[in-house]
Amino acid sequence: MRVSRSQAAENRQAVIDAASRLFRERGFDGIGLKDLMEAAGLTQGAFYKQFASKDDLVAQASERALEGAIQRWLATAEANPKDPLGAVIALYLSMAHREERGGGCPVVALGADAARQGSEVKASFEDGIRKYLDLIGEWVGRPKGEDSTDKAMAVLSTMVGAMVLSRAVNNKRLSKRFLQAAAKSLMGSSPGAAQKGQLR
Amino acid sequence: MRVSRSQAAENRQAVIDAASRLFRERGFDGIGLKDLMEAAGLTQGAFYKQFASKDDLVAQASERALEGAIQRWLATAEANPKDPLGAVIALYLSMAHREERGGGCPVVALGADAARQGSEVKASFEDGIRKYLDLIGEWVGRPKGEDSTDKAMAVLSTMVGAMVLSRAVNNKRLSKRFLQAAAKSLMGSSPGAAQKGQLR
DNA sequence: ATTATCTATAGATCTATAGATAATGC
DNA sequence: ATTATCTATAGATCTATAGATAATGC
Repeated sequence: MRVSRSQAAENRQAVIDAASRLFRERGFDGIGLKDLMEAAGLTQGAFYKQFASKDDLVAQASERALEGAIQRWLATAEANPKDPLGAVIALYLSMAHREERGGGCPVVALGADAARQGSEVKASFEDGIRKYLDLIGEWVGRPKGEDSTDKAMAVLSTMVGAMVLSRAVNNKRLSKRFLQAAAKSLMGSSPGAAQKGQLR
Repeated sequence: MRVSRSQAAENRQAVIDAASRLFRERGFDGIGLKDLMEAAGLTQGAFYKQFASKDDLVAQASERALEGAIQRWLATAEANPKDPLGAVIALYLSMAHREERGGGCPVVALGADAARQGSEVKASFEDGIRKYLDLIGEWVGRPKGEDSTDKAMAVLSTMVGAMVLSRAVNNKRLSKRFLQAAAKSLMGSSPGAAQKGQLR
């Protein structure tokens, strides 16, 4: 029943990937190791040869989820060199993102859960959040008389909050309006944007 | 062992109050009925005469938590009639709020959890969120050329997101800076504010 | 010989229910 | 007579560990 080292490494990655998705869908406490391991094609018994504890997996899956999100931001930016921030904001504040909890922003899906965890998990989030800020900070350019990190923090806050709110309500129109209102308020933030006037 | 009707009603309220705090501290899945009932001074067996299920309590405790938050906003506004929005924002975007998860904003502590729940829980959140919006909408007055509900949505998004981010990181300075950056970006929003120039 | 995975299980905890008890409310 | 609460428990699930197995890697 033993597998090769590289197969074991692949299995390990599969567990982290499954966890990064399932934690976002159900919360850290919303899914057990048995279901997580089965989602990765293994049985529960194999878990502790790969991870020290569930908390260990929580930290690693958080890190993975943040990395994935940042990669998606980078890909979106590269595809839209004239207005990277506008493109990322449009992707982020979309109903598609609202519906896709398992593959969406980990700060929205797990930020409150992370606040209840130990410093290891928060370190994963802090790293990812700093990278978010660095990217936005680049994209907002040099706002006049403003610190670009402060500006980036305000922009990210609006994005995260709008998605949390959008997901917490039943009414689809209200959900959508939160995303649109946030997008509108962020319109001035990307210098590359062809100023489109009011969205309406 | 039976108690009077009014005592039973009080007990019921005590359970909802304890749950509204403990759910915010630990998440809906982070605390069991035994601990919840003990926090209210009862034993687990009494639970199902008062509530249909844990989900039922989750919905009612969410409603209670939102009501409490809105009451606090109203009290803050009354104490600061010249700039109610500025006062609420200052209270909300404070490190004290960051540290006080159990008594803080339920949207921050449980919004992501609510997104994973059924429509009853989301209805509690939607009601509370609409009340938040009504209050902010009044306080922002009539922003020029802008819809006041859209404006309120953007303001609330920034507040909620900043607190989620502030709580998800280890570094206190970073936490604080998120709150300050969000407050700064919202400075123009309250018409009653004595324009204080840059905070710096 | 080592070890990644499997099956099986320990011990704790979770939600929910059953039956006993004793005070309320008619 | 009704019923709010209590103790006790059923049955499921949770994290973590133990021991067997069979393929790897020296």
